Amino acid sequence: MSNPSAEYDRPTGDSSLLTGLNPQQREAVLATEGPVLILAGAGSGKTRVITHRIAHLVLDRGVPSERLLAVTFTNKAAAEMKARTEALLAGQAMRSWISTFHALCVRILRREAEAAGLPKDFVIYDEEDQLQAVREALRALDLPEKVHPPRRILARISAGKNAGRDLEGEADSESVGAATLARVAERYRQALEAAHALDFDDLLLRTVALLETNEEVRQGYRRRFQYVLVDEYQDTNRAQYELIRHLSGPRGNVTVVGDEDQSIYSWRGADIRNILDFEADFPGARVLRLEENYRSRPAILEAASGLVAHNEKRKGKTLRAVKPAGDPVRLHQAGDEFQEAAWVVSRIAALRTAGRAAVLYRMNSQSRLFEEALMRAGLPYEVWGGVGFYERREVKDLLAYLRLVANPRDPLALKRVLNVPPRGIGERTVHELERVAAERGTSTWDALAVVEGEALLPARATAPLRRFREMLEALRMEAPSLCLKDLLSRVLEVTGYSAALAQQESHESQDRLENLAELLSAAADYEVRDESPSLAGFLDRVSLLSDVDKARDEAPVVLMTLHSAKGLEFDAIFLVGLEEGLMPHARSLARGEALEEERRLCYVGMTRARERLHLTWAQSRSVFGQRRLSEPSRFLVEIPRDQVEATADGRLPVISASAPRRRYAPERGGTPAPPPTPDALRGLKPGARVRHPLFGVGTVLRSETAGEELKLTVSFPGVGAKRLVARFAGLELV
DNA sequence: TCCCCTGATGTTTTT
DNA sequence: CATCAGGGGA
Repeated sequence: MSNPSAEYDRPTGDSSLLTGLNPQQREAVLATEGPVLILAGAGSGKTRVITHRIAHLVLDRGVPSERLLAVTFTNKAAAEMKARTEALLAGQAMRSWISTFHALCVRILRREAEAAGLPKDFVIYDEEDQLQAVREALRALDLPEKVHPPRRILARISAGKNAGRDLEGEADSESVGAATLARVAERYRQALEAAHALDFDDLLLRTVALLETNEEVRQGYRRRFQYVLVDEYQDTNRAQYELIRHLSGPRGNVTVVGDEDQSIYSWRGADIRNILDFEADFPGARVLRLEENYRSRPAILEAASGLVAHNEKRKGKTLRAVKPAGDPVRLHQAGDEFQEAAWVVSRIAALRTAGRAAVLYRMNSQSRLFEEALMRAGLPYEVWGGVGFYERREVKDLLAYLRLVANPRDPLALKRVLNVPPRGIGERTVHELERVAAERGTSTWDALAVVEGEALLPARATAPLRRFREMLEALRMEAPSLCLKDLLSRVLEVTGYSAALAQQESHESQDRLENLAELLSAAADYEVRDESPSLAGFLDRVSLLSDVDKARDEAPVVLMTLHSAKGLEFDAIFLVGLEEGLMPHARSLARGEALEEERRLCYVGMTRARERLHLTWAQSRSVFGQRRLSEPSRFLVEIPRDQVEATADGRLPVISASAPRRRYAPERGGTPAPPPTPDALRGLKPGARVRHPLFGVGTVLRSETAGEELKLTVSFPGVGAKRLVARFAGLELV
């Protein structure tokens, strides 16, 4: 077979697309044929190269845009790539598929549902749904959650799937643990099958299986996608690798872009070998490097490169800073985590006019301190990730109703909202429904009609069931004639959901109503933007969306985990909590590979900075509610110090630049244990006014004593009622 | 059936 | 310390 792209070959000419690119970038744009690995260092203009390549193929080489496929990891990256490509194409219709791996798979599976052996109406289970399914599997097998934590089970099921292992086949394995796991995995698989559900892993695996087994489908997509491009290749897992291989074919034009130093998702099955072995996997591959860094000041780059040089598993590269020298890297040693937050916030306040800042931490739970400090300082900020919008209870409730409208046989959705808001359907009734469903091999939804029809329960229990079923059937009848937004508000009305919330009048229910309103506008927005909007399409989209994608990108200060920061850049970066056990995380200390990944994570964080990089650690920190002394991260020792300026809170010593190996011995007597309940608060009566360090001045609604503990319910204007333990809350009498 | 309280339990990172 | 699943009372 000759090169399929030859038909589009045209004289390249002097394209304006190539001006303004450096020679390495230009080469990467022009190298369109055959397998190509682009090793793109942080800040080397990777997205620019990708978008220019696409535009070059379309404009200069005459390739129809629908012949191109570009795959990324996040919706945000996909959206940016799409927008920038469209801008370069200047009005020409852009019909390439530019999407995330998961969205690509959903698209293929929806189109080819029949060939893939999938029900047309399959739904996507998110992590909460998955956990629920695991819990039910455990219950069905009579395995206590205490012995088998659902989270860990799920992680192992997922790891098994991603590694291509067949857990169910291991049922007779010698290890009892493995056998049990296999039984749970099998139950889990059955549950998802019965629910017409696919989890995130399934989306990839089923697509791979489809392409593997169905010649016709595979050839169809290969013909369609003559140029395949993969971003963040270092984070692909085995299934994603296979997907790419199937789509591009043995001699396809496949270009992968990545940076082994930024591989940070091995815990989710990403295999760094994919990028390290690319040349072996794709014979004849060209390897191009982008090593000029346009993003960061030299001091930042030097510190980051010096750190990652301690890794052994890398191809190695030398990043050159293009920008002239700027500020040195700041390293700050704080007394405790509160002082750390205070220092960061004071620096942010001082730098306010100097662009956007991001605070990056290892785990989401670290965000709170910084939120509180920023709030106190009156600085606007946004938290990306964490407890996501789409994970909120009310949002998931409403989405569950929508899922039921799309497919009433979705058992998790049904169970979730059957009695939400409370309508007199209790535990016993649910049990009976599930029993009937299991006995007759039907869905819970079909069991509704059976239980009613055969009067298996007293009328008192049957009546609410009938009302629920009729309500949902009516909604399903109505749905096709409504736009999405109207459907949502109709659901809220008919189910009594908004009425139940409105009745409560608490701040909390206000917040919930606002979230629901936001979901409504998200639906309206989707309907306007999508080419062929549908309920199923909306549900797919929502399942694949993360909070970082949704962020409005407006706040001058953003808070997020290091993982979420991948692919982003900010004028100022605050990389916080650089302590042994936190960063690197305690769970990575034992394994060298894991430690290297932590180092890469740190590297990713550092290289997000354009102008200023701040590294902080706290000498003592409260862990598990207990104050502990901490040691500075080994990464701080590994970072070359010649362009680092170190400071510390108060008279505390600074880690010495001249003796970097020295273990730092912290001073005794960190912050004392929490104070006893102040006597002044003991006699508090409802109506008294108190000041809370975070919520401000509020009124005591209730005061109760539980043993030695004094608990107060205090109403704060704009915040709502909070229950506080006086000993910890740091309240002052006003 | 609902609601409140409680005791236990848990903290990595997420498409 | 915060959430949450599970138990007991109204």
